[in-house]
Amino acid sequence: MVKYDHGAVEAKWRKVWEERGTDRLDLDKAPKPFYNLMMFPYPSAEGLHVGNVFAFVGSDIQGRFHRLLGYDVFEPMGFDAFGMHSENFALKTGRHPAAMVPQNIRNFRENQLKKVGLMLDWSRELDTTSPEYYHWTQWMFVTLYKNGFAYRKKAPVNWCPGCQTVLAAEQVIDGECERCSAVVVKKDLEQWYFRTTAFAQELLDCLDHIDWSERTKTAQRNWIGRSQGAEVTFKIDGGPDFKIFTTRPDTLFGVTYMVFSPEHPLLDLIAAPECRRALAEYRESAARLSEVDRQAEGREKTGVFTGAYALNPVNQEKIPVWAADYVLMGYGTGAIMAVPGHDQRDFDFAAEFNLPVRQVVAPGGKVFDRLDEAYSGEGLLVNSAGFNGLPAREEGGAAIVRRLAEQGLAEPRVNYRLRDWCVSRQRYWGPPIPIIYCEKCGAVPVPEKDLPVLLPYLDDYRPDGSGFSPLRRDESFYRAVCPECGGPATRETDVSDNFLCSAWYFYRYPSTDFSDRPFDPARTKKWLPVDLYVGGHENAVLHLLYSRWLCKALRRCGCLDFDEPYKKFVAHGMIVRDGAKMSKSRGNVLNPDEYIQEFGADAFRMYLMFMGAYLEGGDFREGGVKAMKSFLDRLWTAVLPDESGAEALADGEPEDAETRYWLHSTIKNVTHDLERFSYNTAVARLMELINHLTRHRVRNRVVSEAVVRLLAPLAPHVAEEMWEILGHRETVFAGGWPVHDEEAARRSTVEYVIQVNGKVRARLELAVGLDESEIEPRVMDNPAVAKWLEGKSIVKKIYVPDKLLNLVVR
RNA sequence: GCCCGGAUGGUGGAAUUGGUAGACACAAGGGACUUAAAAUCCCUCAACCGCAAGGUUGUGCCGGUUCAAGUCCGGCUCCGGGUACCA
Repeated sequence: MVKYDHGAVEAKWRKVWEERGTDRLDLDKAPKPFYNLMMFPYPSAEGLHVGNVFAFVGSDIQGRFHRLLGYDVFEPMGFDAFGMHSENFALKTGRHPAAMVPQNIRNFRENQLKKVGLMLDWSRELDTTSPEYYHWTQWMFVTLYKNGFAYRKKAPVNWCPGCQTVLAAEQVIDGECERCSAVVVKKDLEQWYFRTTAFAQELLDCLDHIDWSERTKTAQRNWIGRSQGAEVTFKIDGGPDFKIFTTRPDTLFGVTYMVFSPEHPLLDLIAAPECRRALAEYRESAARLSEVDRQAEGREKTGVFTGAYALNPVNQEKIPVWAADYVLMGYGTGAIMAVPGHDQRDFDFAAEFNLPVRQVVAPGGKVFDRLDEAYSGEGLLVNSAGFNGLPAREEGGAAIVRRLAEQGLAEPRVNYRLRDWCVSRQRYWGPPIPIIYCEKCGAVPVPEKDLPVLLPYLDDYRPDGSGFSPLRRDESFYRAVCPECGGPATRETDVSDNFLCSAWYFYRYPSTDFSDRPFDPARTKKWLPVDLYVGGHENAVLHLLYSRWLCKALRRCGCLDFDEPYKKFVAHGMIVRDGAKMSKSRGNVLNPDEYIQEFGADAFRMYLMFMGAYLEGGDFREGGVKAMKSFLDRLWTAVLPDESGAEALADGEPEDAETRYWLHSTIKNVTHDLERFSYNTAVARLMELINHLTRHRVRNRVVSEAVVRLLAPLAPHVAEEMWEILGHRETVFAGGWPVHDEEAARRSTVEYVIQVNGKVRARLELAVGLDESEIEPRVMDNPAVAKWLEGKSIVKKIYVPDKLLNLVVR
């Protein structure tokens, strides 16, 4: 039976909250600030996805819970509306992003987000595409540039020949364009970069002191990819010196050839005349190869001999130098020493070209007759002259490096996989990079007083394959005056990567009322760093790493006085439907609006949280939301005075111990569950309590008021309604979080498990706090136990107070 | 290949430090109410043997530690995610 009309109740409270300003906060008063941040969405035309709702509700529960705990919770929302997602969708549907985005935002805000019942402070909404916002995105760029954190260089970028445009790395899926599936190739273009590598070590070190899940930290550590080794100087026989990076200096005596990346500039200098032609052909074909082909799984190694020889610094051995595309120009020095005996890639290459393999690490001193694959394990050095017998990786490597270092030929070295952040995008829908090029003065940042550089409205904003942004076609935008000398100049026409917009948005929320600065120092001091950040694991690397980096850079620029932007980050899980990932192609994407309409936001929120563990994700099943509405109806009946007035609520603490136990243990458990994001069990606890109340027809005001407040973070609308019916004028969120009585939360009796040889043979209901001597006689008397002891002798007794007694017999 | 997760009834999922496996639900079956249906309420519900009492097995597989293992250790299998000639 439907007990309350969710449509009417939810509409009523949406209106009341809005009118009373329940969720608006005076940021300067707020004595106990708690900044509760959720990852802002990009406002797609399809509308809010159920995954977004799942993420937001889990975060909102924390916000509401903390508010009940007495914190002044700031919970803002905004829209990440620049970038490829919006632009691609606009291109596909033939609409202009400048017209589409505001519509989508309105739809998100008015028709969807406001109906979910999130306690968002809409007075501080932000939109990254508004000039008031991207003014400061551009200011970030200028500030970084002035402090040496931004630079420009020519480098290969991902080029999609199908769409005739440059793609972001994240748009390249397995080497193909995510839009047209054309094979992406490399193209050299002038790009702007941020020096993310400047803080590689710091980004790594700070992970040790922030409250993030190990999983997310590990993803970041892997991305940064620190490897420790040595830089060793080799010499071309009759030619120049060159450097290589290795993590295995202990295997230097096992080097049987060298490999240069095909792009390595030194190749021109060292190649023997008779090899030049073949080398040139190889380099050309390597350059033509797409990323997919070059990285294809199980691809045979290719390469060509340069005709040059190098001298191994440890023994002056003369070894051939090859060029091969399995060595990358972008990592280390672009050249390697090849140790086929102990590196599988080198082994494969050596096998292909009949190069010698030499063992220099022997496990337990054992020298192999022949190697079928590279040996990469531990062992003692062999075939290594004066270093034989040393444990390879530790002492061996260190000793060899020390010897070479004395001659200035090696030094310990750390390398990172992390690259500088390429922020240029040859696209339209983004904040123009605020730089002016003057023939006389070079690259000049746009003066702060001239910011923002407005994105002009272009009717035709399609990329044209020229390698330049469509903005280049707008002469009035492109032509500029040099801010330094007043001479003729041109504007940078690339826009910045969308990840820059989202790297700093949380600094803006508390300061949206300041138009003369990106963030106000006093507000920032009070509200940042963010207390709790909830978001998807798919952002574990890019967004979180970029924003961590920006925080460190801004600190060096004197704009911030802290090192990490988020005190705590929690990654929620992913929802699937009937065990399968939701996708448009499967046709199993579900629309949150329909469920909210039919069963209410409260029931929908509760079911999403009940489905599975919030941090793991869950499986959405048809019928679940409906069942949750039935539960809310049962709860309504159980805690409110009935309409006839026949069964009033008793006042005071409930008298029977059983009800007191259920009340206090539920408060205790729900509190603990919310603290650890275990929402599914929190809902289950509430169900147990309601089951008890219903079965025993308990009607008590103290219990009801506790239940309503425990429910409030999960189902805020109906909780407000019930709170009002219970006679309160103020919002339930001013009602305070219920506190449990530890004594009452414990039962007076407990079920003891009696085991014989580890098998459960009896269960006894006994008073808590008994010691072994008190329970033992009762156990021995028990026929179910006695039968297993017959003819045996007890050799050991294990007693766990209030839990179990295990008798070991023989 | 490497790194990180995960595997528990018909299903989604519970299980603080090793101490009652399957909480809470969904589905299913049975019953009550009803002319009937819906709604609601009550009961059953891991498998096997047994009339029952009770017993045996059981948390992906194999082995180990322990009085006691879903939980700890070693070796696998499968699934999901990330990443990749990173030297």
